[in-house]
Amino acid sequence: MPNRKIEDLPGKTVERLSQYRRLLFNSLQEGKTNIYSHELARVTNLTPVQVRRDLMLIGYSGSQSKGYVIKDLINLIGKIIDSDSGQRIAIVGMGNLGRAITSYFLGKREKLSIVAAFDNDTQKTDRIIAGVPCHHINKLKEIIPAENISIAVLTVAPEASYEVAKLLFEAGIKGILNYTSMPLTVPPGVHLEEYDIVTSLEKLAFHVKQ
Amino acid sequence: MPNRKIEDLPGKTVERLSQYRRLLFNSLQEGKTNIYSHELARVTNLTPVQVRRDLMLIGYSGSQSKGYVIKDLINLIGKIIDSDSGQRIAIVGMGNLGRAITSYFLGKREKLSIVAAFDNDTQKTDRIIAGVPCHHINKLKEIIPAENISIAVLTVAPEASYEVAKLLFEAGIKGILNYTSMPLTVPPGVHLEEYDIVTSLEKLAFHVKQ
DNA sequence: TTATTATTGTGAAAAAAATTACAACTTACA
DNA sequence: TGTAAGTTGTAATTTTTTTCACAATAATAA
Repeated sequence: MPNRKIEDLPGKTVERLSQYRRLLFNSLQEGKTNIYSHELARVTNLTPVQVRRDLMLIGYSGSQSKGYVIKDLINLIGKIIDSDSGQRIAIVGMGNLGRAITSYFLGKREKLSIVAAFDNDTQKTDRIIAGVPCHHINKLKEIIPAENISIAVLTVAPEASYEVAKLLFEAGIKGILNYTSMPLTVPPGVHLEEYDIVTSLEKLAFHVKQ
Repeated sequence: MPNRKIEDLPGKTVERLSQYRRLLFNSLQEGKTNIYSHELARVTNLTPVQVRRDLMLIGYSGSQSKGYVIKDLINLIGKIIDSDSGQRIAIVGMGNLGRAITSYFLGKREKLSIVAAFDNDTQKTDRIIAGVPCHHINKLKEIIPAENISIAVLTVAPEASYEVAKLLFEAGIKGILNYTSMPLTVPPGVHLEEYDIVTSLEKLAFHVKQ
């Protein structure tokens, strides 16, 4: 493949790049400047070949003696994953999970920021929760475009999920990370990532059982 | 493959089975008794063939006219995924995320139950949080075997993750679902599932950017 | 200088997963 | 009765992802 484009990097590779970068930050903080593929592989539970292949796909070259230059690699991964201007995120549903994600995430990434939250409980709206202004959900269609929010994290109750998703589409959202137990179908042009805790636990339980 | 064994079902199939069951419960509640592969496929964003293939792998047969019998299929998936005696789970780290998962999960599955939580903050220990008794983490090695807990959900701060994981191994844990941003390496015989919210968001952001 | 060792980069093979193609069956109804 | 429509089950193929195998290169030490 002489001319593989960045935009069709394998999805798995994108996930791993994010993981690499996280670990590279750690190594940098420990004072390291260079790292070998087998070191990255050990800590990620991957194989050195897979690490090298991923880096090959993004066109990064290391040196046979010193391995990869951590700083350069972090920058390159940033160029690929991050968008120049940064992307703005909303949390929709400020229950336990919504608050957990918000406080967990806050300040973790320069180019991704949670800038708004929404809920339908007036106890929670019109104030700052976990560092983020929480609005009533009936302002969603107005605030999403006004705040230039492109990504929503959906953490509402499952019963509300379709209805709220519809609002998000109408508001012009571009990506949804769905933590609801209801799978969504999204219109063309909207990206979707789903995750369900129960499924993860059941998968793990299945393997443990064997 | 004339004799594919249940224990080496593809990982992806196991995940989808869990998903199917969730949706089958919904359909059952709506009063349906039968379902076609294309109906299951639509709501899961999969193809009908993939649904049929998954069901073929677990040896379930439907009828050409009525599709699949929801109740039977739920039971069969249960036989495959669940363990007869049930499996017991501990939440380790009762911060925002730990509490969110606990309350989200509580009572969702008959054969999987969260029976204990651990934390190192004495404000939280020796009382019931989100319906589950929370113990001090220094009792972990004693309680895990005593309570016959085989699976742990790791939701501690990243700095503590290796140390706590070590405790869990020593306590004889069989599976870990790691929500910490630090990837773990587990001893042989222990199963590991990792999930990182930031990685999911970054992956989504990458696709949105394109 | 010449082995020896350790590393990267990558073509080729293998394995895993998804899709296509279609035979076989069931029902409805002309 | 026969035929059209709609469904399941699965072999075969294609696509995607991972792993293997090894050439090329650099550093080190004999």
